[in-house]
Amino acid sequence: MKQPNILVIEDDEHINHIISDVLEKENYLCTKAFSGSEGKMNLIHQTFDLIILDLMLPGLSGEQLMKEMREELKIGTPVIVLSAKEELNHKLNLFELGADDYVTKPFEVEELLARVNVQLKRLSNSESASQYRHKQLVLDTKKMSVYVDENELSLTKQEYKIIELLMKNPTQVFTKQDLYELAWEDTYIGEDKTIAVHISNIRNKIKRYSDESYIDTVWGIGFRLST
Amino acid sequence: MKQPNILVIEDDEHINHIISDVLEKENYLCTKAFSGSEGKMNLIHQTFDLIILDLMLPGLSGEQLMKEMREELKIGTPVIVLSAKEELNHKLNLFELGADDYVTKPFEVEELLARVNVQLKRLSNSESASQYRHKQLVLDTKKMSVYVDENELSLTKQEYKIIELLMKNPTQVFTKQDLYELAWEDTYIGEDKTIAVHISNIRNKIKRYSDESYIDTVWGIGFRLST
DNA sequence: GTTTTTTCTTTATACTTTCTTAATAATTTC
DNA sequence: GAAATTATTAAGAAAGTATAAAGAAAAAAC
Repeated sequence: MKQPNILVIEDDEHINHIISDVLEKENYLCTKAFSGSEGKMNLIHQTFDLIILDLMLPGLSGEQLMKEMREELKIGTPVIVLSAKEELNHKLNLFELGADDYVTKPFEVEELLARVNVQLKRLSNSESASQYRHKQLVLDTKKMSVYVDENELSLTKQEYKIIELLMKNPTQVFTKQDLYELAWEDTYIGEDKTIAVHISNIRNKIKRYSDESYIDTVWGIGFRLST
Repeated sequence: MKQPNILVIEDDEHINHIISDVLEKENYLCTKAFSGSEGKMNLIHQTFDLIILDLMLPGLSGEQLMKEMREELKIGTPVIVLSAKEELNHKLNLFELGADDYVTKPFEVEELLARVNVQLKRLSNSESASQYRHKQLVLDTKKMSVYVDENELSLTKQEYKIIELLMKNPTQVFTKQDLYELAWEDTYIGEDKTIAVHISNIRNKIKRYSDESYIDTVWGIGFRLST
């Protein structure tokens, strides 16, 4: 859901850039590390969704880093190992240390990308049970967050409750009274200015990330999610 | 863990037996299928932990079976695709259809076995971790301790329970009621000041060792681990 | 069993964010 | 074009949060 964060540990500057470029075109966020120790530092200070790890690294080797990552840092993040060595022993060893996939150089970037997608799909599968989607708009009830594509909107409680109602019931028109009573859990006493202000604020927050309109005004009646 | 159940779909009788033998030596249970349609039948009548699927099959092809399995039978079981075809297009296509790994013939059985283990480990791994890490923050459930890098925080019982909840469920927002009921194992009676004080104390203890913020306030709702 | 220490809860106060109100502008309907 | 409805903006009111410190409860030490 949220933009995945990938750490690319590869000392060959050219290859590192090629990989990062391809991944960034897919709208992934990349952090580049050019040595084992630099990669380790990144792992200590940040949390990633996936790690691409070359074996032949100056200083701290890929094997060593793999080992330290799993045993010392206790990081369970999926790792795709990259290596020029065809030797089976290395492969087996790395798999034992907890690598999730192994790609031998030279490789086609498309294949690497496909394997990256496989690893990331697993992540999103495990956390997407509570999501509602409408065009670019995503509601995650578990996280109590709303996204426009990858961008999280910082909504207030009432704003969230309104958009939750609309997204859980697309096509349905809500009168201001409906919205007030459902989102406020209170009785409506002819007070409708408040709703208008909230709707306006929500639209503004969405507008930051999308040109499309997501809340329609139904004249004389109320509001609903845009069709 | 119960004996994993693997379906091997491969028309070459010799290869099928080699694979099955290796897997059975590892104490895995194997079912052999020698055609796509036979494989499909097995999938309909039985549940497997992993599928090894050759592409070149008489009758129903591997690609077709892959597609039907995911789209029609709605089976999400991990699949390792086996193929003599080196062509990239096939690989990408298969990954798109939901393959989890791809091994090209000729392959060493040890590598296949390693990749099988990776897929199966995921199944058993899902719940058994005893350490969780988020940036510099480390939770060790066995030792009931929390560290910032190497520095152990001396947390009280309630403080520990709160941070444990947050770290085991990153991204999830906990209302004060959630936190109270889960960390105190008691019913919530509108008393929320207590939580605020604890959160404040935890933040203070973390602040001794790190400048970063680890607990976010979600206004009007509750708290969650910082992203 | 009492004292000491630690932890938890409550209270009080300062602070921040959000909600509502009200005034004004813009839009739609007739 | 006038009336009705909605949109937007800004400011004060209301509600929620942060933190320190004191009192209550629980745990540990003696």
